[in-house]
Amino acid sequence: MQHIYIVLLKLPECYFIFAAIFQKMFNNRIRIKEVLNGEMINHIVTVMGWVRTFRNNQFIALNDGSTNNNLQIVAPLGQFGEELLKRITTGASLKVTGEIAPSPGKGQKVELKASSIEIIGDSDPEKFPLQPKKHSLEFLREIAHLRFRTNTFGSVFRIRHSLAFAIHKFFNDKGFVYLHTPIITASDAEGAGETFHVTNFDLANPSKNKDGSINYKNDFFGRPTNLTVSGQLEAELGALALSDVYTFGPTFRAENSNTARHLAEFWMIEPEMAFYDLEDDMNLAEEFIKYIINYALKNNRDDLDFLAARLLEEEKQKPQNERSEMGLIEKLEFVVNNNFERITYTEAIDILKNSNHNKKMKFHFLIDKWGVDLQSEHERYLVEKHFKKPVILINYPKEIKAFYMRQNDDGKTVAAMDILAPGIGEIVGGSQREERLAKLEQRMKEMNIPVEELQWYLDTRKFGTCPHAGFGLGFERLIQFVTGMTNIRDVIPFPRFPKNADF
RNA sequence: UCCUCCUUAGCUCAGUUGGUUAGAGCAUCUGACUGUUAAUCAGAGGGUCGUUGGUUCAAGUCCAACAGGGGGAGCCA
Repeated sequence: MQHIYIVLLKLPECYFIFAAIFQKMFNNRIRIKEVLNGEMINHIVTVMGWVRTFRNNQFIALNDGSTNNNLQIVAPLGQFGEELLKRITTGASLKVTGEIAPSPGKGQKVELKASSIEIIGDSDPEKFPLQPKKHSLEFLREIAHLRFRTNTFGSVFRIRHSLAFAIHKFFNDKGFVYLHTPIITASDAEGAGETFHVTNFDLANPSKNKDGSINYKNDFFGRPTNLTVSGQLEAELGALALSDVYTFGPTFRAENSNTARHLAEFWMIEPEMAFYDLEDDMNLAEEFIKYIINYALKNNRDDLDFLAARLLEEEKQKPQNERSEMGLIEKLEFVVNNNFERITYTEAIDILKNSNHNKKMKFHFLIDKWGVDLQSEHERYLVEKHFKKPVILINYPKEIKAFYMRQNDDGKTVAAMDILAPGIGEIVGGSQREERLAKLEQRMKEMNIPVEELQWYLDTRKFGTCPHAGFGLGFERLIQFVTGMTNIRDVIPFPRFPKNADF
């Protein structure tokens, strides 16, 4: 190694730097999580990470993102020079080698007695914005590039990763095919929301027709295009050949939604299954949610415990009646261990109409007749007050649902299902799809959906159509539910929302 | 987009009926101490009070517009 080092010294400067770093990294760096979990007493190890605090001029709390628990590095007094010690500041990155020993202190079982400390990257303490103290989530959102260095966001993003992995594992183990549906699409036929336009026109000088309108024939795709609002229609095409497919990718909505539950760019999971009816669809969705939550409980217990404690602390600030009845872990275990309540839209309306809440006019929107769409206050009442568990609502009036949902025999409702979760609201929206061509075309005409533009979609109903169903699940809302984070902007690394596309 | 509240030091906040030099805790810096656990103790530095305009002898404080943020609603996942 030394030999290589000398040879590379003779090369141009850039190569030298590259080689020097490379040499440093060829070692037995051990993740702090492993050091803290393993039986490593008396072992000489090398760790690398970022300084959280430096106490008493000899105790460094080092974190490398593998866990929220820091490794205590002991720099024995007199062993290291003043120059070096002054550079051990909050945020600096270090390489430390030394022996693992039982800790005489109370905060940790083991500690690392440093024999060498190397500053890899300095962190100016006057400018580094993170301090060893509580920061507001709003402040951290403004420094989203650095918030990964905090315990809360470390936990959130380790869990986000874990859930994403669990999703693929769940579907893979069931024989589903992961289908990549396009991000750029040519139609907003589903009507799921406002879209972002995609063009390579010079916006100051786009190609125009004689009448002054935009001439999309000269645009990149030769037609108007936008970012996808859903991969469902394409997923259906896959399902009617591969049987069971799922998509998992980014989705875009240009709605001016300013809430703690909406993003302009979010990730959605959309399974689509051939030879499934609504009942099968519900069963899969419920099994899926339970599986994912269970996976987190088993594999992210430390991070969940941390977030549970954080949530408890946060709720202490609230008045008694606004606090949740269950702690985070308790809530997750409850969801895993109990069946979701399944009721029809019609039953839900009856429950709401006869509720004391409705009679005492406590709802902003009173429930007076069948056919109205449920407001979030109604959904919350059903989930949080009436049933106190996740609720699956089925068979909605066809007027308030999308064109592709299968019409029920009553002529009034469609085979739709929404799963409502406590604290989040609608987390899953799904349905059995209309597989009967005539019924589908008739419904499209009633709802002014351009039939010609969707011939490719209708072809699946012309050639070997079959009952099928699917659902969509907002990934960030799932993460919110699992982590207890109240603002959706805090469960995606770099949130996109109106007037904000920083980083 | 609507309703509502907020914007004062790096962070979290206080600032009375408009009135002299705008405060605290934490962080930072300097020194002391040295088995600490958000270390402790002493001292110091740090502010165009979100922006613009207005009312007034006088504005952090009152009014208006704009910007940003929180909570709620709509749209939805």
